[in-house]
Amino acid sequence: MELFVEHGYERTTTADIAARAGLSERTYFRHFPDKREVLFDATHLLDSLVVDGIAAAPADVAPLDALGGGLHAGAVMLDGLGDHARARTAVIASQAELRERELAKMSGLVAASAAALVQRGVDEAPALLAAEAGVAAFRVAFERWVSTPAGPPLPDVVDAVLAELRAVVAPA
Amino acid sequence: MELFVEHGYERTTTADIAARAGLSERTYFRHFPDKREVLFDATHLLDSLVVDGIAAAPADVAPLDALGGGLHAGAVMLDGLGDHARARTAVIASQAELRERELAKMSGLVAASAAALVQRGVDEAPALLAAEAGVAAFRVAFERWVSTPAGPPLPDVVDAVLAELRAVVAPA
DNA sequence: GTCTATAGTCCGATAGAC
DNA sequence: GTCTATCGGACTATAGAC
Repeated sequence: MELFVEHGYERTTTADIAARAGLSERTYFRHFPDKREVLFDATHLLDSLVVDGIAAAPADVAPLDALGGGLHAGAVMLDGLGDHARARTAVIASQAELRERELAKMSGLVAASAAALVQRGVDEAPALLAAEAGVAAFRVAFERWVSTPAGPPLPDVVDAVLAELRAVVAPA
Repeated sequence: MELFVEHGYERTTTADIAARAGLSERTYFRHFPDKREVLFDATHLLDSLVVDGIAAAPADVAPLDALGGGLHAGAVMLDGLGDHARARTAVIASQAELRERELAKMSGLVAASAAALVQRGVDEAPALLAAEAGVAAFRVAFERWVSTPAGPPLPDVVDAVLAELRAVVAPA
């Protein structure tokens, strides 16, 4: 992150990163499959929080509500990271290949969330749709939170955006 | 596509592709910014169909219904491509970097759809949420259609999945 | 750790179309 | 005369094979 913030992502080579860590470039690629992944290594933590939150919901809770609880838990964690999360987001936004990887990670969160809903007894089709819609709302909420540093905390934004989602998707 | 199907994507070099087209590798990169993009060059056609479909909806139609009309129009086109669309999807599914690019293109469709909804007078926040949810449903429908070659045509699947989305996101 | 292939950029040169 | 398409060569970084 120091190198990326100081010189920019694309002008930082994998050799630079390895040198800063006191390692050889080859060893860098032993820890990370490619250059981008160093920025996404911790995303599995978010996945775990969301999945655990889904599993912790009472049995009679609707799929999107169970997911909402998991996303809320993930939002609490990200909100705690504060400026670090915003700095990381700025680096990712600066480069198309990083934005692509970010989308792939969100897709992984969708899959993990859907699986956790299926685990609760939800059928696969509605589980996948609830996961897609819920994570999309989470992504929208995160963007809104990042762009308003003086605004409300992320968990509140997530809850609000989920409510907006329900309103706009509501059957006529 | 011939080279990708015959030898696989990663064992086909940009030099191979250029040679098959009777061009130099350098000229390949004049037409496409990177190796993957050759598989996604036509995606703007889908964007146009969806955007035009949104614009063509009557003024009193709800955001997600307007988007549904656009997605339906796009689905008619893709359904017509039939086996070619399925072959292309198989190539993309075979490689992580291609799946990432596909997600990026879908993200572009979300942005274009949201802009078309705003053009209709919808506020930005609900426009973005409707676009995210609707395109997610479209993606789910496409996957279902690809995996069931003997199943119903894509436009029908899209309509069905959009209805499923409404049911699972419906306010309690 | 070494060695190598591939992707992708930069520079410049050429030639036909309008 | 400008625009667009082509090609060639040298170069770097990423990434994989061994």
